[in-house]
Amino acid sequence: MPELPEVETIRRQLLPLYRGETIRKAILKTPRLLKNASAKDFRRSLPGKTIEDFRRRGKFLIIHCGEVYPVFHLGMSGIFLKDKAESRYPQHIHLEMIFDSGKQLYFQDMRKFGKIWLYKKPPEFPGLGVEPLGEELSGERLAEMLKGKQMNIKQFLMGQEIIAGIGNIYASEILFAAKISPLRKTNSLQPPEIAVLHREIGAILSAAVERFGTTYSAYRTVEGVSGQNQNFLKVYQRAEEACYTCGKKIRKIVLGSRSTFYCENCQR
DNA sequence: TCTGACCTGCGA
DNA sequence: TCGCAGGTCAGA
Repeated sequence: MPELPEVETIRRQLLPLYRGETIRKAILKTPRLLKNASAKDFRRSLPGKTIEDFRRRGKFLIIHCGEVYPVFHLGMSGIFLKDKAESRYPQHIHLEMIFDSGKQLYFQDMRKFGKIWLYKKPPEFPGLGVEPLGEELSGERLAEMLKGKQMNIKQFLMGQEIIAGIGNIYASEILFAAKISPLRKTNSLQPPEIAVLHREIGAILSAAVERFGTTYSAYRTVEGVSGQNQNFLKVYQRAEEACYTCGKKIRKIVLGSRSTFYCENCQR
């Protein structure tokens, strides 16, 4: 599932539900998802801690609770659910958190590509690129970053060490909106194209956040419902269908071993 | 830079 | 039965 809009949706939903909640028990059912601590450490560190905040950095979700900071990467199929009854794959629930109030929180990940870390201070994510929403990524900054690279623009957008949070769906959608072919090299983009690209990165991601993300299979919000953004996609998963702008067929190619969708006529 | 590996479920 | 899927990482 989870690119920036899905992780941000989850963060926004968890915040009002769990801020101020004190953890009674944290049951880690699949210890190998935990990357930098022992299961024992995890089990012992969390009880008694009160959740203060949920933050996001790129595709990472960080829980602030006292001096402990569990960090989650949701991989391809990780989701959080507040109600076990909403789980379609209860056998793939890897973490259960039970709170003093009786509330519960479940981390489910069918494909087990998700990862969990446990930090004793706020994690810093060295090597992670700029946040695409907000002030950090200005048009000038984007132009500078593009100039210094020689790669396909789609792979540039998906590089987490360059811009943090864009994945395969939104890279295709952003490039369609900006009318730029995914095959273009970064250093071939002209200033007007860069300005449009900058605008569309913000517009596409923000709109997807407003629509609670894109659901194709596993992704659900914390409430267990699908996102809405799949109803607004222009090219992703629309191979051989007519482009909404020009009517020509949407093409599917493989780029960096990932499916890539675009309109040859509209995107140059 | 590219490929395969990590996993499981689903649809053709 | 096979290929594919929203992500990342190691190794060639």
